[in-house]
Amino acid sequence: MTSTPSQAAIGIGELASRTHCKPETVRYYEKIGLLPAAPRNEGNQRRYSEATVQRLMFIRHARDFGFSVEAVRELLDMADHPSQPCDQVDQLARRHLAEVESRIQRLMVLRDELKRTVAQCDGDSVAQCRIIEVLSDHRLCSHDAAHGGAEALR
Amino acid sequence: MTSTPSQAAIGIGELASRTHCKPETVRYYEKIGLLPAAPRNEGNQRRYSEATVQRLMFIRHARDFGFSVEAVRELLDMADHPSQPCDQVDQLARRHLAEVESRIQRLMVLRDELKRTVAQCDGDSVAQCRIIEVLSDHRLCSHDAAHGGAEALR
DNA sequence: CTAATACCTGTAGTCACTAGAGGTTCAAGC
DNA sequence: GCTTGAACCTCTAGTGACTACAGGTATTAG
Repeated sequence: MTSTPSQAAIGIGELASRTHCKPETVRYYEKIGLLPAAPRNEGNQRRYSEATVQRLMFIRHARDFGFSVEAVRELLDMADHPSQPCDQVDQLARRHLAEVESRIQRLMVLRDELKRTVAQCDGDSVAQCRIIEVLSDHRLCSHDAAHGGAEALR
Repeated sequence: MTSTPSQAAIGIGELASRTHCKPETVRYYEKIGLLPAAPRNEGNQRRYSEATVQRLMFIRHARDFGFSVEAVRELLDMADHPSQPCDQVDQLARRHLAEVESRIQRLMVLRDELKRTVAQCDGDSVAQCRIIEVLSDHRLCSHDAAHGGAEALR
């Protein structure tokens, strides 16, 4: 009669595969405190319960939604306090939505400029290449403000 | 009669301000080889010519277009060989355009899902919060494939 | 001559992981 | 019981494109 915990415990590999991530990522989440330090078996290997599977699914799903790890941390904290009002959750989600929308906007400006530039190149030598020409001289852009592409990609 | 070079040389600060970046960035570009090692004055400070201002403007502009540093390196190399055909430039630009477009697509899927979720929350307690609920259970999403938000943001 | 500013080098931090080295434990087959 | 191979462990370093800081030197204006 070994003392079996009430629910079957799984290893890090199974946890990872069931949540579509890698063992390394699980250990990383533990290290940064998104997941609690897992209990170990006699051989020092992590054992997980169903509750952890659920928590990690929540994390992955929130990340899929594009929330930053810090935002996920807040969301988890909120989810851990179900009796509180959800204004904060709402605000966080709305702020994130606004950021996604602004990113889309900036990317669309960038796309249009890029499209326009590419379309103008008629495939001769680099000396006459419209793309190189536009890159060399910002005045040839339709908008003279920066497109802010590098930041739009973040 | 100090030996003045044919064109006035400027310091790193002025170069930076004229190209809308910071001295740190200029030194970084030199370190990774986008800019050649600058000649120094007697006090070991970098001095730049107009040619470098142009080169750095090209770099910044390409970065604004969202090209990666490695892509910029290739573009610079192509711009340095004006007599060659510009097919490669074209291909690079078209590939980048395609990537920008796919990023926009993925972000739009994400935005719709986020919008839908946020709209469904009627502001009660966390226990009934639709946002938390959706994050807890992927089946509540309209698409059951991952939205791939985190990757879309890269 | 002094004080403020600009510049120098080198290192470490950002974000969210990912990859690898070098070692230990587990599970299955013989 | 023994062996083998997979899975696990810790720790460190790498990614991209900078940014920030510490601790020192050079320049320049007054």
